[in-house]
Amino acid sequence: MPEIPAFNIAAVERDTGLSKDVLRMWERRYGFPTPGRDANGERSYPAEQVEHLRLIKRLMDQGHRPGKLLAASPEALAALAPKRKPVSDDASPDTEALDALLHHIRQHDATGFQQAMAHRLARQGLQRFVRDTVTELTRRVGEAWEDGRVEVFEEHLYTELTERLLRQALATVPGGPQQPRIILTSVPNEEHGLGLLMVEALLTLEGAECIPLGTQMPLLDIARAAQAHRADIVALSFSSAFPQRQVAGLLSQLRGALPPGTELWVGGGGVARSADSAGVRVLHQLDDIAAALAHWRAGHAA
Amino acid sequence: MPEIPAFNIAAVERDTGLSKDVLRMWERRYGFPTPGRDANGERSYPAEQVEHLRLIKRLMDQGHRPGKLLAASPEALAALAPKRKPVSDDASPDTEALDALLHHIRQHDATGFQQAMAHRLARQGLQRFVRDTVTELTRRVGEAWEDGRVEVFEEHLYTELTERLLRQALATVPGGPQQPRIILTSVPNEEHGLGLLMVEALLTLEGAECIPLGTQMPLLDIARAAQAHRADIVALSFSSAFPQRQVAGLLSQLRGALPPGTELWVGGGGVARSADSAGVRVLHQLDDIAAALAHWRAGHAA
DNA sequence: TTGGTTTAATTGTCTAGGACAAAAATAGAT
DNA sequence: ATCTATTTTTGTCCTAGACAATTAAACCAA
Repeated sequence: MPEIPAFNIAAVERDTGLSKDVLRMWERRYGFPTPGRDANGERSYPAEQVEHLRLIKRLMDQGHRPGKLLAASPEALAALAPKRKPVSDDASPDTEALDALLHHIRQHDATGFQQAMAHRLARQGLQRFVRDTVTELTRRVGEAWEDGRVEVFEEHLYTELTERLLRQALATVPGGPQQPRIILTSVPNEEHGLGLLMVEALLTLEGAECIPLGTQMPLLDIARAAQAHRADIVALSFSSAFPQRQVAGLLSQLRGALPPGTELWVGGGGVARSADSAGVRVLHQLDDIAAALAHWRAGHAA
Repeated sequence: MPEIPAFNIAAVERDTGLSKDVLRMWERRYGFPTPGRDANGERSYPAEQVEHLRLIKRLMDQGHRPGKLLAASPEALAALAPKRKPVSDDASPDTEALDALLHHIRQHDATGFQQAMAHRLARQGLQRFVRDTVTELTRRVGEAWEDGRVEVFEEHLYTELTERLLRQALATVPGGPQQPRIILTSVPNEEHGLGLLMVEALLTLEGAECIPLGTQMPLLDIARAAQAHRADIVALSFSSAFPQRQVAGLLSQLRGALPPGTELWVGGGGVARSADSAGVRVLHQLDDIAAALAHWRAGHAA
């Protein structure tokens, strides 16, 4: 194992996702981490502690509390059971096929995964593929990551390959000017684009015109884009990793900046348990999309 | 114009890219911005000042200095000339065709842009398309954004559509297990993926095996991915927007974490003027790729 | 004038600890 | 056991100072 240079606090923030404020506060309050100091008196974290912080972050995403995690010994942490909110596991579709797909990812077999996915897409058609396969697979990858059964780079590989497949499939669906016109994007610090692509696929199949603007658009630019493209709807995606406490303020801010006639739809794991707020339509599941679209069309029968 | 709720400091950081520390420091030092205070005594920025801060940030990216910008009146700012480092504008290829492509973006004509680009790709072939058209177009879009001639959402549209086209073109190039095996990714906070895609296209055409891991991989995960995939090379992309001061430390950290036999290649506008450091190969232009690949192969003739 | 070196100004990031509101857990009451 | 009230936990924001790294200015030599 090579010698890894020590991390300064900015590098730890980058690699763990824990803000500098939180890192300093934990040190003060719980006595961990315990960085050394460099020649300038600034914190210097050994790689080992950065790893430990990443483990803690992962366990927090599962629902554990920092107070317990930071007090516990490293051994105790490893033994922690996944503390997950119960998921309705009613309909268990062909579990075996999904397991086989995941197996390719675990083996780092990009080619095999792509072939298997392409095969499944051809058999199911785009709509069922998105609603059943990709949704379920993404959920499982997320869970496996939280449990430490899948590495970050394996999840990234899954995401990248699946996005490619979806984009490719989308290119074959005829687009052209249609109604309604829907802008698809996400807010800054929300980098997950797979959900957006899934939504785009379903919307395009339903005959809407999608304007994909990628991820991470500043709010004021979203508002300008809506105006410039004369969009009927702006659709945002929030992953479950997005800081919950920011969502509400963000949405009211965007709602205020958007032209009044433009609808604002939001979806994804980050808003799953949010209630509807004024002027914002929360889509709790992918299946809500068709209904929402029908509702819009009913109200805009030109 | 609707009433936009005021921004708290976290929202301003999100939308401007200026850190909270910088926002407070500017206020203290230069007397701008001048946020109000909410009921809790916390800063509350009117939308108008957020806009102004974004203008300042853009001008800074052009090379202007904060001290001047923050002292100047809004009118004076608007009159500032683009202060760009001279670009060797020797070979001016078919300027007209590129202008036509850009025109589609300015008109928000996604369909027209896609068709024109696809047409050009078919005529030039993937290699020339990447090296001439996409490179030059991306440079122009970047410049136009810095000059305020292109909105953020227009740049995002350009990026998204071009990425789609490249991915689609890439899918038609046969992959399979080849040599060398190259991991393509970027570090956290580096979200620009278009450069990676261009590199991937060129490398794949040269017969290398690319493992695309998307953007924003924590350093320790890059190292693990290199090991798990038995990669020969890790290639990183840095856009010119990436904070220069972080690059050096970051590379030495990654170099230390990577297996010794794995090469580390970096490229993009963010490292264009960096010198080579120990164990890191800097590719200053896309054209360097073929040579670097040949060099690697010469040293690994198995 | 041009080119290189030293000095001075500028600017971002780090540090310290305090305060408080929102969220979560516990206790208490129906 | 379900609902409400209280207590604990936890993240973010605050002020204000220090310093190193970068950039500009001044200086001198050719």
